[in-house]
Amino acid sequence: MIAALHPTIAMLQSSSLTTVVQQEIERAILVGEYAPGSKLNEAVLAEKLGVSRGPVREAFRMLDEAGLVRTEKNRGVFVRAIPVDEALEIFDLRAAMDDWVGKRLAVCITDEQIREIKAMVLEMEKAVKAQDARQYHVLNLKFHDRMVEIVGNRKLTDTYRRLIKELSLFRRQNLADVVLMRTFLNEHKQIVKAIASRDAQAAGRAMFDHVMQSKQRTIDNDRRQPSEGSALPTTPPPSIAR
Amino acid sequence: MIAALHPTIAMLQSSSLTTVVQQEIERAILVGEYAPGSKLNEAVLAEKLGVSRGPVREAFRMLDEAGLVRTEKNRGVFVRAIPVDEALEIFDLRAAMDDWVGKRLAVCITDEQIREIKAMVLEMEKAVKAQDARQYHVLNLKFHDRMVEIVGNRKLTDTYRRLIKELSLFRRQNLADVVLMRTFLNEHKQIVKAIASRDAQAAGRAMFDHVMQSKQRTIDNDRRQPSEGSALPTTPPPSIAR
DNA sequence: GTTTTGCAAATTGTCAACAAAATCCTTTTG
DNA sequence: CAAAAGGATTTTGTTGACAATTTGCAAAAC
Repeated sequence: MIAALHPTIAMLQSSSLTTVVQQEIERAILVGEYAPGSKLNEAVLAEKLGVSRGPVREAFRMLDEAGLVRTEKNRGVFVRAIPVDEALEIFDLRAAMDDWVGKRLAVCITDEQIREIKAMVLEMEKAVKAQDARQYHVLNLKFHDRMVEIVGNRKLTDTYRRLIKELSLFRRQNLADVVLMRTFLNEHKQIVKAIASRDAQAAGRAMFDHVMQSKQRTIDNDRRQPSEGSALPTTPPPSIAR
Repeated sequence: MIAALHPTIAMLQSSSLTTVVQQEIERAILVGEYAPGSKLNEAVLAEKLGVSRGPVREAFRMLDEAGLVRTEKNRGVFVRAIPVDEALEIFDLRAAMDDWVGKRLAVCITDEQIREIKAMVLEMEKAVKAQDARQYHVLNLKFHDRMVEIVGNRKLTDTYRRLIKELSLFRRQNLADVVLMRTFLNEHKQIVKAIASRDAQAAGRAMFDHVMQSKQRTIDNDRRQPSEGSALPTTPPPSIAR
């Protein structure tokens, strides 16, 4: 018989050592404690976390499937390093998804939720004025995540978050300068405006273009500081067709 | 002690036991050898595959992350049973992705590849005329998978395949009757036509609508044979807005 | 007759030891 | 001096054993 569970009890019931280890390693990876490409040693991690190697190995398999690490047989697991071309692919896919997110939101978002995301844009505006790129970055992630969440499609949310996690492994998250932050902020305002006016086509286009802008910035950035594996064409890509 | 060896395992010591076990269990699940909701016993599987429980557990973690099984602490892992509402969510997300696939294909597909997918439609036509629903189903999966593949975005391909796998866990894929097969076949022809004419908007719309038709069929089917967890609204949904 | 209680069996969670492979370092050889 | 060979060391892959939890079942209580 299932009664209303005490929160602590529920915690202990759901979390095994493996899941705790998985979450901790994932956190460390996403926060940059382990750089992309670096090797994760089973024994060292096991000792650091105070468990045996079994749970660590199971956590590795989860992280591998999630795309955060890669496993080489008999050689170990490594934090994945997302090459530029793969990052660009993620941007494209994300743009297609956000296109749909915009269209859906224009139809189904509540007035209360519109106020909510408007408030988020205001927060970002503050960060821009304070030239706090770090804070802007955090708010930006939350803004997009929240909009995806509001659509109310769990598969979409899962998939989107998965892509964002992988994208965060793409070299160092180059923080935008003030000029760029202003540009993106304006695009955010346009997105919210289109959604609030219930114009599905405009909302979709605004979100699509916004992601494509981020993609373009990534390309420009890579041209300036090319990484080893960046074999991007030198001719500028054609217009961004939605 | 190692009992009866599974043939593939003895041969392929090259790839790790975990991956072989994972692939074997995944195959068995997707082919329906283990029904959705059924329990997977570690010890039994380990013995059947001729390995110890360690690799089986690691494979479980991978399958869990892939969404094919669900793990209950101290109770075991179960083949996931996708409820109707989740299946419908997957259809929506897939429609959004295929919308984009259509648009991209209209732009980037080669003439050779157009011939290729036209040939696939012809194959399906044969299957319809032979009233071979099983064969039609296989070809249908291949047709859509191939189009996604042609877009050439690996992230898209991975994500798409992940969704399709999950969708295959949605009860038994009830095979379409001849009337429905004909309808879908016509839609396929329209899709190919739009792509071949390089009309991005039309191609996107054709693919979007096609997936939404599949979704609608799923809804109708569920109304006829409601499953336990199907709490769908009785009022028909509004028009399918792209 | 139904519910509760208390064991026994089965199953999962975790660990430590062993086997196999890769890496590192010294030594040898050209 | 460079390169190859060989062995010691480290690290991963796999296993069997033990602990903790759940489940099944039968007896007792109401």
